Amino acid sequence: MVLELQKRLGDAIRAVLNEKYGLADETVPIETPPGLRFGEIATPVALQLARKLRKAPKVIAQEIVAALGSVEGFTGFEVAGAGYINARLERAAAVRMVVSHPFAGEIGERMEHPAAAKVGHSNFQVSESRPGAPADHALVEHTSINPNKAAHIGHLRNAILGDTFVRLLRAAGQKVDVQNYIDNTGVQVADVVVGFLHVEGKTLAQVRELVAACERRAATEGHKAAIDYSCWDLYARTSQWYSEGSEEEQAARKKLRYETLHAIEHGGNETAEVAELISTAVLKRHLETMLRLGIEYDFLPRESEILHLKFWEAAFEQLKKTGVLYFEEQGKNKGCWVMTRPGGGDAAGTARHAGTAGPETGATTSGPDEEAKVIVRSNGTVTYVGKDIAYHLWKFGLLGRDFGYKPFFRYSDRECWISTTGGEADHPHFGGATAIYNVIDARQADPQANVIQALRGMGHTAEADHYTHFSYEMVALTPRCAVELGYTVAEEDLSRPYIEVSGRKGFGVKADDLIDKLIAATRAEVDARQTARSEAERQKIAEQIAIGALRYFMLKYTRNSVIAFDFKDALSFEGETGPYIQYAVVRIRNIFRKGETTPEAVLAEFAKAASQRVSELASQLSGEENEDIWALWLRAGRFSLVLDQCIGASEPAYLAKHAFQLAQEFNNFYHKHHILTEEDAGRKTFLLATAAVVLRELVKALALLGIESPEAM
RNA sequence: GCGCCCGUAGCUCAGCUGGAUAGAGCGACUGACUACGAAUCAGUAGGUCGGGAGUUCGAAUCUCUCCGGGCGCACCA
Repeated sequence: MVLELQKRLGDAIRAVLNEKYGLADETVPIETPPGLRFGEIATPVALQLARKLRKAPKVIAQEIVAALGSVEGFTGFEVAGAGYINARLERAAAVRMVVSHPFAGEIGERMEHPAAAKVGHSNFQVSESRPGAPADHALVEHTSINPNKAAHIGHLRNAILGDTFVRLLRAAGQKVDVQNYIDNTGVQVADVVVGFLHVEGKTLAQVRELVAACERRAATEGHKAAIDYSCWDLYARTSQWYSEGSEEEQAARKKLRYETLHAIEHGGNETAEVAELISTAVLKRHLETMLRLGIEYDFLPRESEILHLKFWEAAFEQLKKTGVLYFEEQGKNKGCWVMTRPGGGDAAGTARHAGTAGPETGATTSGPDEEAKVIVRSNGTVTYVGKDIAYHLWKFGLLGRDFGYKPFFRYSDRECWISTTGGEADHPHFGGATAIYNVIDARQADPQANVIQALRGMGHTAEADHYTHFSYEMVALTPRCAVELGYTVAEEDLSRPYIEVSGRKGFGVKADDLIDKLIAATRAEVDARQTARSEAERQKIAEQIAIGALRYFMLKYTRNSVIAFDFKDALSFEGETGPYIQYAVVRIRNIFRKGETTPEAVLAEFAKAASQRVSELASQLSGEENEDIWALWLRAGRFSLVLDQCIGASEPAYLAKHAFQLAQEFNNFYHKHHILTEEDAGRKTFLLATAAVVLRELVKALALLGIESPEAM
């Protein structure tokens, strides 16, 4: 509702500016005033035009208001302060808009509350041709945990951010493929393989037996017995092992490490088979962990297939042909195929390599570019960035090759596919997206920029423009938390604000451990409150609250703020938390339960009354004593605006904030107005309708955040 | 050395892309359960928005410069 009216006002003012001052395409900033006494929507447009028009802002504002006349949905405009134009909404009309504009269809289908799903399928459109609006087929890549150890809290932030963003895009009507990239042939997997084969001295058969045994034990004893947990420790031990012993021993171990890595990359040997066993088993565990949070994937592209299906070879040809890569003949990168870096590329450099000159004559004019990024080493092997370029060409459907596909993991209603060399003949199509979002932490900004640079250099500018590095800062531990967990913290680290999590050192909080801890805490609380409910019911509620707390915790921070993790904050269920919002939902449901009616019945009745008795509704929304109720409706009507901002800024935290504020204003309302004892029938319906709309909006917002709305708590 | 991010209340963070009186949560202190559940609400205290300069009618927000903190800058993956 608010978004629509903002656009309407903006259009009306633009028309005035065009007509009255001959200003075409002037941007009209629209904002929300600091308080309702300034109206509901405001614009400082007159202030910004003051210089251009050489007039006092106040005068301009008055002229605009006079020329505006009346605009549908608004009762009037006034000039305030230095030259603001404040607009006042026709409140009754706005309320009716909120009631009748409930959901984008897809969101409705995802609601678990039947009332919410049925309320309405209007032709509600969220993002209409906004400039820079995301394209129709998006590909979001997130999670991407090396399959050699258990997931930790840093991975949780990645997955929760990514999953939430997927929900937001889908709510806005986009087709989205969700990918989880698996680096199953990297050093991290190699290290665990070295651990099994050389530190522990196991054979392939023994590893196979161990993986099977872990699976059996995990089924009865829980995930602490699972393979990803044992790998967590083994990985840390192996990392330690490399730096132990005499110099000769260390050198031999390093050598072993790279031989193992190369054997895995090459494939078709026992070492590669061990790697395959481990990485597949650990990957399954990751998918299970993420499923606990409601996170699912469509496709799991693996590094092994990128290698075996020769993605790089195809990309290399294109990169050479377009002049993005050139062969360096002198300097420190002699014998390598290199690419000009995004930052360091001066105009001359770009022209030199991307232009007419072939690779042979490339590096002659001004000496070797020492800052260039090596893509193919002098020994002929390709670097990580090179493989990443190939993979991203595939994502945009520009590579001319495809993966093989086979089903890998079964969700309740569908299959998650994985890459393979052969694969099924009949499979869904992935890749060929028009916009991609890579959820990768901020430390990888440079490599990401390199890939974008390559795309741009190859002439794929549209693709480069729709390549978003969805960057976020890491989750670190507070020194106190690290000590609490029993890690030895160096003296100088104790005074630091946070300490980085490290899988290599086995230093961090495992995802499943945290989830377990949260469930245990919520379970204790639920057991104390819900004595009449069954064991299974209480467990379900506890899980919903625990996941709500965790997801909200990871989403309330904006992306580029480092989260200094602390159990005290993460295990909090009061104040700005997921459970706070869930509690507001439960309260509203209780009102309807006790009042023996339903939100949809109330809204239907209210909608009818509102269209018949407009003046009554108007009076219920006016006056000092009703300001808070009007504010609540106004907040409820902001959803599409917030969704728009979330997608535009790739920032799910805005929606988290919105949900919290709505719940907060509702709680205030709840204490002030006692609904069920209200004697005036019309007033009671109005109050119930207010609660119903807030319920609908809260459930919707929570669902987009991946948080369930419990029936009780 | 170069690049990116951060610095806002005791603590953890917002601040709608330059606007009106800088806001929340936690913690502290006061109050509110015989009414729809107190995982709640109302209130009080707490800020030279790291320092300085500049641009502007107007700066927490943009520019420059210091100070403090973090992270990247390999023919590793």
